[in-house]
Amino acid sequence: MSFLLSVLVPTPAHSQLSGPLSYRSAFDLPPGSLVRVPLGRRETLGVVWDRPGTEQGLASDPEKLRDIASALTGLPALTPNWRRLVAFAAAYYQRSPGEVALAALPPQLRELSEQQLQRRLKRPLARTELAQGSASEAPALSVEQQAAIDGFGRCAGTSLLFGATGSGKTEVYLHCVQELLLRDAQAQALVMVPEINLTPQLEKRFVERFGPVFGAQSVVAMHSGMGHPQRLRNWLAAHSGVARIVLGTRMAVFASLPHLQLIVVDEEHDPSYKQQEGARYSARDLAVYRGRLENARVMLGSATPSLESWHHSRSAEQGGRYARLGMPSRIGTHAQLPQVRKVDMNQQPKRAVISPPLLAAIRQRIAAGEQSLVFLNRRGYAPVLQCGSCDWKSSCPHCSAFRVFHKADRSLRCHHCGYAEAVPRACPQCGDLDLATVGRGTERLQEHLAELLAEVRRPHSVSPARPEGDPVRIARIDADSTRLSGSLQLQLAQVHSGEVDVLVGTQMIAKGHDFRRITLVAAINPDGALFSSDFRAPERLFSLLMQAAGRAGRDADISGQSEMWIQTFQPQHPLFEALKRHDYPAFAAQQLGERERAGLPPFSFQALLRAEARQQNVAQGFLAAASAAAGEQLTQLPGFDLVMLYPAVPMEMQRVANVERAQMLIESSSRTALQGFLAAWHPVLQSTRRGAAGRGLLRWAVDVDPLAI
DNA sequence: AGCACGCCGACT
DNA sequence: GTCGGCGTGCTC
Repeated sequence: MSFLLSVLVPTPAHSQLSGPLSYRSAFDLPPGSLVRVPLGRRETLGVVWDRPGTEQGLASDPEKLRDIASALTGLPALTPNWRRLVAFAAAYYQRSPGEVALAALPPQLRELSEQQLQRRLKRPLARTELAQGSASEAPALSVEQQAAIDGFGRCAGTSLLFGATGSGKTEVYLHCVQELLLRDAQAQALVMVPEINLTPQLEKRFVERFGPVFGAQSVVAMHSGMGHPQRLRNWLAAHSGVARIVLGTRMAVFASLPHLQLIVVDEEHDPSYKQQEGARYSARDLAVYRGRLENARVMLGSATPSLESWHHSRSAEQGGRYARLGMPSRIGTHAQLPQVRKVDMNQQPKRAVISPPLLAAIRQRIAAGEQSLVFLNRRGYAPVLQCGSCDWKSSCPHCSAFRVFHKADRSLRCHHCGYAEAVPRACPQCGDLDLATVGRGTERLQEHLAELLAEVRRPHSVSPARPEGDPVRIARIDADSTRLSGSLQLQLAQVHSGEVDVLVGTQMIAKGHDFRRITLVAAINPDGALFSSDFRAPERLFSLLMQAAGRAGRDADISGQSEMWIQTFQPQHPLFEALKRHDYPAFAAQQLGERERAGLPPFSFQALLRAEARQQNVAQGFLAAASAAAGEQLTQLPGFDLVMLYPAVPMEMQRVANVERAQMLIESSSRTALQGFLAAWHPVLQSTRRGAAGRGLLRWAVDVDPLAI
């Protein structure tokens, strides 16, 4: 007697075998079981999927049926809800369920044989004893925090916690998690953050609070920066129910949590929640979906929610689906949001990088022993190197971008493909020695500030040899200065200890880190986003500036005098006006009005079809052929008339690493119509690929709900 | 996607 | 004469 199993294996949607494959097994296994199966010449991990019904297209040829190699019997099966989540994500984002399912499992599970796994499972869990010390005392809640928690307790489904920076959102998360865990001895919570960098400090807080109560294993992290053995250990802890709280980045939305009852998505507006390769899912959107599936509560938190979530949290009478919980005030009796000061750069000396009033303000802060954060969204020394006598520029030979001049190691580096060369002594084209930098990045800003502040002395010298004070210390935090692991934590520690007077950095430092002693934050050149072709650029800029402003004066004692400086040539711009008032609702209302008039998300739904080829015309040719094929073959599809296909265009970054890229926008007023179209289009795309354009390199992918167009 | 097979250039 | 490039095809 043998059983027939339908098994998901890691096959991409491109290939012909995008569905489950059929295998024979000597014993029956329930759906959700993990098995190892032969696939071609190799053996791979698979997930038992549906009960194979006769109606389902099994192996076309019964002769081809093969036996499963083994079953990972030590593991409980993945839950039906987990499988539903995977199935939904695969369908919604146009990937194969096998690819999504296997990518959602820890990599080491794919490599381990059954025996190895058995050994792993027998190994006692590391340190199951309670964490040291007693549970850290939960601070008293503010009135607003208490109201938010009460509000969350009252309503079902998804809530949007709209809380100003410094209003204590994390404490609300901790409280809701604690309440759940105490109420239900099995319940599990999932807490997501946008960046790996933010997990350690959050993990610390959760472990301090819950470790002593529920055990050191009760809180586990899940993100791609972890080693594989650790990742497997944490996954198993969550899967077995030992871990009560999973903290992680977007990948954690797929964690196996059999008793999931609460999902928190912190900084829900953050673009990092959208995966940008493979299955391009939005972990925030999947969290909301998973909440519905599992009948779990979902809390989305942000000081500047995504316009989508904000729109969903409008009043129920207006059709809103999320409850909106507001926490407008900062914690602490005297805590205030920083005052926003705009510098009209039209009135400043030409070519001034740091305007005189800003420089004076920074000097004052140094004199007062306070810290400043200067923020420029461009790393390196200068974005372009240029020849003074011919037209040579530091273009990347492989990409449609300039290589950035990095002074620290005297290199020209392409930030897109990584191609790096030593800075040439003379112009490679004409031999002239007059090579000049154009524009500025954080490296140069740091150098520039050092010159401007050269004669300034910091007060309270620790060195008796210098009674007049020490020179100002200017640190820089960006992707270059933190390349080595641990160096970010080290640099942050230096800022916290007060060794640093001025901190220069990219948006990396605007996110999440608590800087107690920073009282001045300055955006050097934020204007770019005001004129971007990307309709989401203003939303991102507003959120970034609000977040950056939130870095200032988090210490209640000094928050009264903290300031956010904006250098701009557009001082009257409504975005800055709203920022000055810390008025996200006004900004959101204005943006949503524009979006509605223009028929943009969240008032319409979008997808992109992207193509990559050696030549631009091949990439565009594929898209055009795909579009034409849709027009020929799919006109009878219900809702087809609601779907708009735009012409194929080169991508903004047209060439990366010698690959030409093009894309095509698909838009619809109906999500259902768009989904229906994409699903029906998929086989058409496959046959288009195999047809005329099908020679040479040609890759294509669909991006549903793209963040940038 | 892997991983094979299969047919054309620069090296021991 | 081999090593190795990636084009094409298959995987229950």
